[in-house]
Amino acid sequence: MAAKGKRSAGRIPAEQLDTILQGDCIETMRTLPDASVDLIFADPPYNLQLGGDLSRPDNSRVDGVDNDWDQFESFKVYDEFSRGWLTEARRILKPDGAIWVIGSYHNIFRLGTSLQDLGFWMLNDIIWVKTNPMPNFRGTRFTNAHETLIWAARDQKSRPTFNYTAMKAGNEDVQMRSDWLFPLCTGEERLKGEDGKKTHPTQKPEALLHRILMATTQPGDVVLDPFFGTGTTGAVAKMLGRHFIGLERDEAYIVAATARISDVRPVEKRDAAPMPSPRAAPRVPFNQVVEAGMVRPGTMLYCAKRKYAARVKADGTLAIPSKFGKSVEVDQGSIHKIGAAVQKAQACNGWTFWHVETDTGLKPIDTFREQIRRNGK
Amino acid sequence: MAAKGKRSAGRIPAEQLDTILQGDCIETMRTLPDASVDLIFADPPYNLQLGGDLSRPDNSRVDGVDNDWDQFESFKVYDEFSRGWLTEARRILKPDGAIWVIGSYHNIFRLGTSLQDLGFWMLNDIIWVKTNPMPNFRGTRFTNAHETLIWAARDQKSRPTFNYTAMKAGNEDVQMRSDWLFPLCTGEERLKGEDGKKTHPTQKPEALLHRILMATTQPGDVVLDPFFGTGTTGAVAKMLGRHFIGLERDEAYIVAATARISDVRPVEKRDAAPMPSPRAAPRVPFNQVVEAGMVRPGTMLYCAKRKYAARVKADGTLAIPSKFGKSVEVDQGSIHKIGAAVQKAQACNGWTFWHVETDTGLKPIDTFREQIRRNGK
DNA sequence: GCTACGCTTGAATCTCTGG
DNA sequence: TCCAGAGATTCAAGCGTAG
Repeated sequence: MAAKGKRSAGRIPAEQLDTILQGDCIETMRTLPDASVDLIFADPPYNLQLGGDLSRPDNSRVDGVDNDWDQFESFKVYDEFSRGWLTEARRILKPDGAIWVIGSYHNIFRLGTSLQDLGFWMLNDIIWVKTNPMPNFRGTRFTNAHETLIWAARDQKSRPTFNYTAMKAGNEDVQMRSDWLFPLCTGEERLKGEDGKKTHPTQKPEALLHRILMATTQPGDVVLDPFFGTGTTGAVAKMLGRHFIGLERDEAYIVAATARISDVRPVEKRDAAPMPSPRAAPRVPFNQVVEAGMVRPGTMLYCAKRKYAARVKADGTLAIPSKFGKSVEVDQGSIHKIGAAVQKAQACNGWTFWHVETDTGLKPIDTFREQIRRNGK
Repeated sequence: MAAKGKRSAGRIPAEQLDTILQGDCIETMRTLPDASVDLIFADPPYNLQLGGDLSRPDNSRVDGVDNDWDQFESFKVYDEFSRGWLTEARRILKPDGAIWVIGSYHNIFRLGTSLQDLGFWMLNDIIWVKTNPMPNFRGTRFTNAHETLIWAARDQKSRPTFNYTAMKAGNEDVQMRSDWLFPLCTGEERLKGEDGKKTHPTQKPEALLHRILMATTQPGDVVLDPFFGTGTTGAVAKMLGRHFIGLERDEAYIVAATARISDVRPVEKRDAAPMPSPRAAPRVPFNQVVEAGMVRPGTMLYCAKRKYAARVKADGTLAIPSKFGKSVEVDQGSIHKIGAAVQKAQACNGWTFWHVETDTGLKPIDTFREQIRRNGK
């Protein structure tokens, strides 16, 4: 199960949880154990002119990064840097772990290619549509009004956390889409120094991290941010009852992030958990419903439109009455099999397909299962 | 000024203008002269990697893209293919020429990387936000509701055409942004065979090409589409008074495209159809209110008469406190579902039903939604 | 002629568990 | 590692038909 590598699957030492580790990103990641982190959120630098943000995987500093650099050569260096930290990121992730990466057209295509080349499995690309983007002052292009995020699993076999039910319920009962609308981080939320200047050039809005963490983590999960900056990931993680580890080189950012996070008041545990999914509920076979006496053997079941009917047997299977059954192959089986058979469909969820007759009309048999789950009966 | 290569800068022979050349994309491009084309629009294979069949919840089958032309052995093979046609594309482009490429997360990152590596200069990435995307039927991911386009100049020194003023004037006098809202190509516009099946699995909407050609070409420009398919590029180019050259391998597509384009009537003079305008009022879900920090998780909501109450959770759902919840079946869900549940009603508008406590009394949560719509915040 | 309702469809990397 | 079976899962539009 553990990732390949010298270190075996492990846990982040408790004293490192919810802290910021100072140092070079790749170097510090090397000190973390294999398969120890549930989620990574990364907002990597891409301005090559900053230079100081770049180091090669072998830790040699990249110097001479300036305007005269050949474009292709600078892409090559950027890719080496990306593959360096992404390789460590993948090692540190648990088998079912996942990563979020954010960028703009300057770097996101290179990041996406590196992710795929290293074996990450793309789940979605997400567009953060900005409600208040900076205009294009020179009038030579379209207003750059979005950034792109990539959500990718550690590998194709990973089964990453996705709180589908919670996302849908919080989104007017329709599926959450890949286009997300958020304003830029401005106003009170934007950290500023004593001089009134913004502390970090690319501080991300907490709303963005809120959605990411609610959608793809569980309370108590460990979230690593290798480019911690002023700690938006840590602040939101703390608020939502997730653990964080921040990696950051710049002391000034660490000071600002530490102060910021210490001010965060976590929400109560019960409010931090995503709405449970039906998939997570314990399995209840239909014969348990029959055994509990909730549906008596011999009862007739009907589909919602009363087009099809079946009879409940004492063992929890269904039988098709002969007048309905002439044309179908299967005439006895599970609620699912018989539901599929009468419709001549590939598959069928018998729990929602079949109903019992009541005084107030048809009632799906799923209500009995819910009752059993609720009462432990 | 001319591009490097054996052939010198030239013109497309008049007899090839506004025609479809049948054959392999790269081989056919090799026959075209250097520096002869103003714009390229390319919708290359996406290299989707589909598993088995996919069915909708109603058991109907999804007609996926399983064509041979979309199959590639590996990323390496796909990249070689991409670099092959992009190299020719760059040679054919005039010095101030530009290219548009469209793709999804399966291929767009690789295309973007290849573009950059070959010396194209990125101008914008553009998001086609779909108003009516196909849902995620298994509930495993975010609805894939967009595709990405890259607009890139031949090189950094190019001065590509951009009709900034026209774009702004057609967009209610604000700059055109990088997020574009269009529906899928369906209905009458979608080409279908005699059997009623779609002629091409990935026909693009004319509105998309309309905007691209109006924004980045002049009347009389030559537009090359190396993956012509059923000829959307040609149809829109003809309508808008631009020349096109289509490259296509499949005879059936050529037949369909030829018939389609011959039916197109060019617009009179410079009358451009009005641009589709942005969506009037975007949907604002309740979780966006929570993410924005306007309602903190744990906050109690009340109905106008304080008869019912519910607690806000971090995912934007509501939970019913146990003293209220004994008699109802649902105990967590959307603002609408829980509003209906407490009243034992069929449906409920949670936005107007639920209120927060303020110094001045109860305030409906709808006011937060209005605030987001007004300020984007 | 109009409305209501049902059926169809769209570039999709679309399950999980136990034997 | 593979297979079988349980069981979870959809949104917006266009079009045709019934009333």
